[in-house]
Amino acid sequence: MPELPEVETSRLGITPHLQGQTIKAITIRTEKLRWPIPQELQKLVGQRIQSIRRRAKYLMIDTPEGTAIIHLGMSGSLRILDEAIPPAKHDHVDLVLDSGKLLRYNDPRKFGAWLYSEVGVSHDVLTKLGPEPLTDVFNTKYLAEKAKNKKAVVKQFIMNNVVVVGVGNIYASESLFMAKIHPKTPVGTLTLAQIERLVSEIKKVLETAIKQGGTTLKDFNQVDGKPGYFAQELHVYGRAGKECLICHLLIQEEKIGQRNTFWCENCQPFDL
DNA sequence: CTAGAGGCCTGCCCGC
DNA sequence: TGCGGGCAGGCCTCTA
Repeated sequence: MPELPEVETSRLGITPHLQGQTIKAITIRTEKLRWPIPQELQKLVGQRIQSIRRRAKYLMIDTPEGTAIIHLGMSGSLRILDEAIPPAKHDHVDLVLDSGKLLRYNDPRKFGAWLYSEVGVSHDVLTKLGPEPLTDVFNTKYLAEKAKNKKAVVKQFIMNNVVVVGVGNIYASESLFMAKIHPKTPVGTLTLAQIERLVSEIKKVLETAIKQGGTTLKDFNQVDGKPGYFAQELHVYGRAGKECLICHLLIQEEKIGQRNTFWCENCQPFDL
């Protein structure tokens, strides 16, 4: 479900409710999500929340003692609720706050994660990640260097977390459409101008999606329960067989690396 | 090293 | 109406 814009939307939504609060209790109702939920998380009880950060699609809740690391997987979501509201199905973790509210984590498919790291120590899941797409470190020069002599197709390349983080299946197809690049192009054959466009469009697509509160396809909701509005702006994702919004040719769909990929054969010519 | 497939889970949608 | 199959926004791990 959630890609970077959805995670960032969640971060912006929960931050005002969490910052400065003391954690009164942590309720864990499920032993294992993607990995077992560590008992060490209980060390955060009594700690004051200093900041809520995002790295790739991970959220980090920082306290002086340590950090809770949260990943939403495919179906995870976070809400702020009154403490008295009883948990529903798939409500796996609660962070109970001094304010009488709690942060509640729901995840039907359990592909998400809650992890813990001591203060000053980075968790294994974070150490191998590539640059953030919305920073200056992710630029034409960097991507051109990474792409040099590589045979990987560009769709899979930009979804590789070592190359750049936060570009998931929806925004990969959308960015390639906006950059007018065919998803199957081997990255080593991209021109510098194409790479420049790709970098620029990835940033633009993600930034726009964040402003719209993310993409709600089925069940993603913002922290307050409202949907995201970026779905209305999708040009190719989920539009197989429909007319391209630019040239009216029918949108193509095919699996690339086991993930559905959408493009317009006319706007994104495959020229080698 | 890389690419490709499998696996983790549940819910939902489709076709019979 | 019920049931089986296929599919889903992520990403780690194993194999060749």
